[in-house]
Amino acid sequence: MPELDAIDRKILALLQTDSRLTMQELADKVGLSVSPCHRRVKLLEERGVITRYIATVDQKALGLHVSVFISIKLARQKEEDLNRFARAISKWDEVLECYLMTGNRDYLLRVVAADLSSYEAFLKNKLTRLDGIASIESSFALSQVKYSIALPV
Amino acid sequence: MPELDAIDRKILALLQTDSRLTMQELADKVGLSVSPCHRRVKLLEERGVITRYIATVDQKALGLHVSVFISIKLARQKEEDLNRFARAISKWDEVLECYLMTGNRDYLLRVVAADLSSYEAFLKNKLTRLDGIASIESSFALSQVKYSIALPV
DNA sequence: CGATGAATTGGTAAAATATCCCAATATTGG
DNA sequence: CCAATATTGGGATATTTTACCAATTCATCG
Repeated sequence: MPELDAIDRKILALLQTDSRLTMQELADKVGLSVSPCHRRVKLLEERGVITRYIATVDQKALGLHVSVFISIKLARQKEEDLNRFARAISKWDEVLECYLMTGNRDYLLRVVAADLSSYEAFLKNKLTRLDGIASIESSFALSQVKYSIALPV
Repeated sequence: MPELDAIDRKILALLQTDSRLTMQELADKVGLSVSPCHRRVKLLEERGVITRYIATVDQKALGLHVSVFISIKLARQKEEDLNRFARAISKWDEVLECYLMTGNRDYLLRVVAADLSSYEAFLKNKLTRLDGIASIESSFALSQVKYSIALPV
């Protein structure tokens, strides 16, 4: 796996901000002509450094006014229990992020919902119906101060 | 602000997954021809429903092996204190997410770093140097079970 | 230093795609 | 049922991506 040089990193920084740049614009910004710039981007895709291209959507515009962080402890932490939990979580579109954590909780989830009652529905119909959950604790976000997808390069 | 109909929502769901679909492919999938599909996408952009187009990058490929959630309490919670904190946080690339929270902490941050020592450097050189912070508590993520940018439509 | 080979670059042309215009169709309100 | 409005579909044009090949740069070794 060849290292990423300064130009690769600049390409990544730019595409993480705006993937609709044309190859010409991107090439100008990184100081290359179109051909080598294009080849670098393709290589970054093939190597799995660039994983996908997506559109981002405004949460408010979709009417998703509630963001919740949920701390979860499982009754047991055997691999089988963890896998079962991970599989269930992954199916649900409301769960945007889920992390296996150190410390006194097992999982931390970020969930979005239209309002409190639909969040309640998510809890009642989905999360609390899972087996093997010892405790659930919800923390509500009042506002999103920062949300970025761009990893530091 | 006109409502989003079923086709709009399908377009959003698809573009949140893959923004490199051609208009022809997108049109086929939503059951329209290219022209109206294209016009709908442009309208979604103009209305601010689609906010941007970006490339996503593999965290491991960049060598960012550490993900941390940080709970922060401020000494005071006046608007001015909150704004000052928000401005500082927003400048730092390591901070991918920051939420103002209900409950016993004021902020929840998600931070990425290459390793523990660079996380330590972030704490020492940046976060702990901010005025007005009453407490900082780090929780480490062992693994990312799910990470999605696609909001449910 | 200079020569050799490998890797990277840049220009050009062809193919694919986005974008715009206008006529045709469908939808809404009276 | 009709008129007015909004939405759709097709085709022409402009833009962009992509592939190819020669030229340049870079690193290595004698």
